[in-house]
Amino acid sequence: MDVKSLELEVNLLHERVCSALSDTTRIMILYLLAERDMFVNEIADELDAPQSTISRHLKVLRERNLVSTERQGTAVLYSIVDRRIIQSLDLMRAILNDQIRADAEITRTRS
Amino acid sequence: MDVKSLELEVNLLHERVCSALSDTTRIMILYLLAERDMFVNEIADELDAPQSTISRHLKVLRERNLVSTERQGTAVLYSIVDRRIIQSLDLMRAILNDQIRADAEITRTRS
DNA sequence: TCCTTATATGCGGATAAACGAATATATATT
DNA sequence: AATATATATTCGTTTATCCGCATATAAGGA
Repeated sequence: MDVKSLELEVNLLHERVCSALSDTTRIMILYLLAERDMFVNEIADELDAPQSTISRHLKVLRERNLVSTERQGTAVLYSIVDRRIIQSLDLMRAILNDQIRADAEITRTRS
Repeated sequence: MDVKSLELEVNLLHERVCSALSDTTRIMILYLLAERDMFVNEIADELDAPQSTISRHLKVLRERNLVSTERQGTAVLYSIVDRRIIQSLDLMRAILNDQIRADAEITRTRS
């Protein structure tokens, strides 16, 4: 794949997926929804954040098709669309944990 | 895992990994380095970007231990540290491609 | 219809991130 | 020491993003 084609695809990747992960609260929302479907105010309670903040983050995730909604009366239930986004985050967590382990090892053996 | 512990880990995850992926140019750099180790000005040439821009992005990746360096004379060779970052990006690309395919299918069958 | 609950959004302000030009630093060569 | 090459950093500016308050919208119940 040449650089120009890759650039087109990476632009989309960034716009539609990666940019959604560039905020701690949005990552937290994804992990909460990985456990179970939740209503907006349930998420806001769990994360101890204003409802408007959570709604705004949910909008970002919704626009990118990372979460879907189902209205139930006056409430809206959110859920994960594609669990591979969690796999992807977990891979990064694994990288991070290995980094931390390696750092600790360096500190330990430097005596 | 309780929400507080998860929050601590997710903060680190965001700071040290995800935030590195929140820019198209940095993602491009990672994909270029996935192909082969490269010098700064090789990357700048490939991406048709000013050298200062590339250096600054490389600094972000370096600070997060996602790339490593080896000086060769006056030049510095950059390489990927942990290829799982590419796996993680590829997973997101797969999600994106399935989204696009699904959108196309909806458009096709709406006749 | 009026009120309540749940969610979404408009707004202004604050913060952070990106940019390229210019300059500084580091290494190698003469 | 002087010069050349490669990379890193400083600077001021621009652009994007996040925040919470206040308000708007949507659905259900009295």
